[in-house]
Amino acid sequence: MVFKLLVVEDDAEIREIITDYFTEKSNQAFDIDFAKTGDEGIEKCMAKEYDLVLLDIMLPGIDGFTICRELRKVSNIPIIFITARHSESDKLYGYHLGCDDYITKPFSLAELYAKVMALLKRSKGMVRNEIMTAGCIKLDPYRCTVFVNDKEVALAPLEFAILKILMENRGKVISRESFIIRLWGYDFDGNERVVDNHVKKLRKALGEGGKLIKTVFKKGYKLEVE
Amino acid sequence: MVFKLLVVEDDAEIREIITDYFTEKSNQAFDIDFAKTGDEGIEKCMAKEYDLVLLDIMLPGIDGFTICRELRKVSNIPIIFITARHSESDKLYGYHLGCDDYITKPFSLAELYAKVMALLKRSKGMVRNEIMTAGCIKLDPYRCTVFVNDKEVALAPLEFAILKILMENRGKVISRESFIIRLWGYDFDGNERVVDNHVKKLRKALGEGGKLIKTVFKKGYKLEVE
DNA sequence: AGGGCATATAATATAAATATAACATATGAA
DNA sequence: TTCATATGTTATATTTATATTATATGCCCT
Repeated sequence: MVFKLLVVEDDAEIREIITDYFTEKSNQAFDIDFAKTGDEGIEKCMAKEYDLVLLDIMLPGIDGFTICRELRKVSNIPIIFITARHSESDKLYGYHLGCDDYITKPFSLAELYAKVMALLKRSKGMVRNEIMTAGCIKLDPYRCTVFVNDKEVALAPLEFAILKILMENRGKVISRESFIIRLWGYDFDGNERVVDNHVKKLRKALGEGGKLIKTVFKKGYKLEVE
Repeated sequence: MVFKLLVVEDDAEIREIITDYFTEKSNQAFDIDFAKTGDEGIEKCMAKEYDLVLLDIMLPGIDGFTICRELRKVSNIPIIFITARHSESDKLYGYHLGCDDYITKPFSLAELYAKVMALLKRSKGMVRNEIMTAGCIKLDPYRCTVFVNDKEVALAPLEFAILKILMENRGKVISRESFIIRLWGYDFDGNERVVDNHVKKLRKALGEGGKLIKTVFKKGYKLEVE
């Protein structure tokens, strides 16, 4: 699922860091468009083809408040103000005009991202995106799916769990004992070979991606990342 | 329209100022209930009768983060954290657990009120009125009707409820336990197979659309939609 | 290079989860 | 009440995952 985002912001640097951060963090799940002036902003907003708008207030031409007010006459697209204005009255005015949230500069990209995801989830009934990536492998714990080179592969529950542990600890060696404790519990008294077997199946199922799982002699397994 | 609000907060003064402000500002449009400890909070949340929860983090007993996590397993009720913890990592953790917004003490009552109203508008709009779509399936929660390829299909009430949960959480895997808590309540002590049975009937009733309901082995069910 | 231990592999057996169907009970409308 | 529909239970079939074992291969150290 790709989300269409409109960033109405005259500061080129801010546009750039948002694009970079969102693109990387989401694994290209955002299609980001820009408007550099208020006039361009209102025009693009009215096209009504975006899933969410990030709106600066002080802009060349029409200001962000006005854009929000006009937009709310014809649409209830999610709107987050992102602005240097800290005063409470500005925030309240923003909410009064029907925005969904408000973040002040300088802001944390991680926080902005979290706000966007929370709002998208609420407005679209859509999923927050916490896809993990390692090389050609992608894992979505929310949907319990795995992709290698963007092609879905089916994994058994234990294989999925093993891969998830490896991806949560990219580069780190995980011992067989550690896998067993995490997945079978302390009281498991079976054969340690069981881990090998599942790793083998996991590698096979991952195809090319399986090569990223490295055996570390006498230590365990790790997920190699570049 | 009266909104039912739950305030989970151990500080009596804060509970009081919130109540006074919200009651006056909204002309008694809020029916406000309280929980003074984490344990009371989680119990009341699970009753599933509120429109929104304001959640303090540091509480006697179970903490707010835990309440949020548990709650999100069975509900997507709007949650706003309201806490003295300012750190970015706390905020991000809150969003990670699925909260909708976050406000730090000391906070402006007007701003909290604005956030609550914005969120209620968003969540009510979505759940109550909008037709949900997933592939060839359309569900109108307001009219309680379901269409597959624009042809209406008749569903039993439980089948409808199951489909609605799946569509509200498109893509997300929902466990049998989660279905049971949502639909039968946490004190249900019958057989888990009951979910399978209703899913089976639901799939059959949906015909072609039934194929979108995927079994995730050892995890539950999800609605597949790309 | 070769012995000894570690790991990979494959085949098989076991166990577990899920689908299904038939039945029993409850609920609600006519 | 009676009928129809919805729901819950249970037993069984089917599918799938998992564990065990035996054997082959590979790695590392002297």
